[in-house]
Amino acid sequence: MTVTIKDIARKAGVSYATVSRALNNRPEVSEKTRREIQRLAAEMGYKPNAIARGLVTRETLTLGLVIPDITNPFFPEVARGVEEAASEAGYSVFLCNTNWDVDKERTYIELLEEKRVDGLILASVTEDEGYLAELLSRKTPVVLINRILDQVDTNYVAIDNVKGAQQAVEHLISLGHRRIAYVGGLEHVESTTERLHGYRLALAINNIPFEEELVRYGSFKKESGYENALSLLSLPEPPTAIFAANDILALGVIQAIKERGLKVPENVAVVGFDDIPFAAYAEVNLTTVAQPKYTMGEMAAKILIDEIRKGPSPEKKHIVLPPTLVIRASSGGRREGPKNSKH
Amino acid sequence: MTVTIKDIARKAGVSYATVSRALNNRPEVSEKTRREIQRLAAEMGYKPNAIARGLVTRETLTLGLVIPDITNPFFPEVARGVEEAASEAGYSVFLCNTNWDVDKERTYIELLEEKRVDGLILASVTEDEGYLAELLSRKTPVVLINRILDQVDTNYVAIDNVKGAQQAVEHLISLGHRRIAYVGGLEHVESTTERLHGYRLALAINNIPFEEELVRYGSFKKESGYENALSLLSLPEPPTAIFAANDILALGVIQAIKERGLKVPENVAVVGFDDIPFAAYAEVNLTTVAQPKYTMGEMAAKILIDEIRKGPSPEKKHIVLPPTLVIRASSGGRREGPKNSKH
DNA sequence: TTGTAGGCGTTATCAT
DNA sequence: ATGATAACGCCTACAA
Repeated sequence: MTVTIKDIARKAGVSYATVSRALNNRPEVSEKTRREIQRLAAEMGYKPNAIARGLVTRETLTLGLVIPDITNPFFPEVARGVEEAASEAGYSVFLCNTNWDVDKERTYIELLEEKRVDGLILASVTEDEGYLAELLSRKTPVVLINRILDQVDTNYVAIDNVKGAQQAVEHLISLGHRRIAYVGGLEHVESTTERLHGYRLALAINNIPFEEELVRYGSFKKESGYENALSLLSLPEPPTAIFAANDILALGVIQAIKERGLKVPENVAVVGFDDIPFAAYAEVNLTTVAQPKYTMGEMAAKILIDEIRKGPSPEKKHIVLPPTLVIRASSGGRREGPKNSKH
Repeated sequence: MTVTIKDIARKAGVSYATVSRALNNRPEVSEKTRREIQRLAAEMGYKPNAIARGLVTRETLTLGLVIPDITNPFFPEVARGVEEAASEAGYSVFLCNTNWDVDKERTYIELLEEKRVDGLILASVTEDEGYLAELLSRKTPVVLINRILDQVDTNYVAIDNVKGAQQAVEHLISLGHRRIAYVGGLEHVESTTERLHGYRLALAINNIPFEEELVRYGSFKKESGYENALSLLSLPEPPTAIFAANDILALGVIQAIKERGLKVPENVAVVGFDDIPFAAYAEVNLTTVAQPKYTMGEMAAKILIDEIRKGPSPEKKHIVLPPTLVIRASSGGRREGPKNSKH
């Protein structure tokens, strides 16, 4: 039913090797037969079978992208970067959403390997470095996003979380805050822990004592930011500023503050992380640490495809992108007002 | 290098047919050899090759999902619905983002067919119904999202755009507005045209004359909403309310209104469409027409997988989901205030 | 320039 | 219960 190169060969009166060559635009075919065959192929509605091709060429021109939460606007931007760079190079991408579930993450990775993707881009949330190390020892090239391993060398594209967080907190300190809380996400995920580092660093440098009770964990969902903020505001001595590990959390934090009848930033200043598109909206106006999301995805894909094409290299690529503090109204810093927010 | 069933067969001293049977848990294998083979497979780090399997079984357990804009929070929700339903049924999904580009859409569809996906879910933006009709006549099952064709019968999951838009506009009318503008997206895309229908219907029913100058088109991006709103506000007789074809546009509209020094909803009321998560935020508080996004994706996947498994059916599935008007502050209707917004 | 034939890793259909 | 062996659709030496 579906037409194959054999069908074309029969109709054209040539061997199917010739058809294969003609269709792949190989030089060793006469211009005349090439044209004839391509005409026939089009006419017969031939569509190459990438599965069959993949079996023999041992490449699928397919990448796997594993992310934890497509619902968080950070990841679609990254995914777009990956996809456009991939597509430009002739690759498709399997998009897998793990919902922050490490088991699902693992299942997906194994599945992608069974599907013989040519490479893998992971925004991993697993704590099991042993698993990742083992994975990296396999033959499928991998690029990690926002994840740096201690034990193993690997390709990664990341942001300088420590510096970003430090800048955010120092900004708050420079505005006079000394009682600053940190609302993290999942406790053991790098974006929580590294940003905590930066937070502590900023405090230390400015001789502000670190207080355990001002640090909270949860998920990376808005609800978690909301609840942790409520709890922080109920402290005998509540914080005057809150730094959230990402913008979604920050939005939850702001909601909690407002529901308590308090104002942002007059009563409580807020800073987030990521600079998702909605942070810039006049109604939100969130001071935040911007990540070059699209670029991160784009670079990850390019590095991956490069490794796929050139084969494994002893030196892995390490990209650490600089964060950018974007000051808007929510922190009370006035460098950028609503009128200047990009739209 | 990579271990195949032949390697296992050699080591186990059986034919590779037996290995295949054992690994697939076929009944015609003795319990003993099955166990032994599975042990060996695990020990040798065997990983089935889905490409090879796909070549012979003629199914890839893979779906293609084509959407125009992963950056619009509407689509990640849909994608999550598709992905979870697919994953539960053992399918993976290729996520393709067309950036509202019809050529890219077409290229992706062809590519997905070459990759032999078992089925296709399309949120298509092409005006070329002929192409879609031809596509639907091929053997790959297809489900359309928010797209209904005149000429051809096909599976689809959609929302009642006309009714949704009508409700939105009637809500504005009931609040006393009579000069209501419509900010559409791409002019020929169904979500623009159908919602325009609903808009006109509501006007007609209420004996409000339709005025061409109050209808604008552009893209589905925030910038487009922003610019069209600016232009509308510059009319000699500007509208007192604006209905936008989606929430992203509505956010742009709100920004324009505020930058003009006007207030929402006191000076200009705004209603959107989709109910993206950010619409519910206290700071935005957008009245909008909610679509069951996750459900739409989920149903599309289930319908598709059903057709894949049962083979083509003469009766296609038509699902039209009901829209829900969610009244928040931006329209000036007071049914739901910020305090009640979900978080 | 073109044809022949082997093989990619599986599953499936015969026998045995 | 197990073993040969032929597909699946394509690419690619090697031969002609």
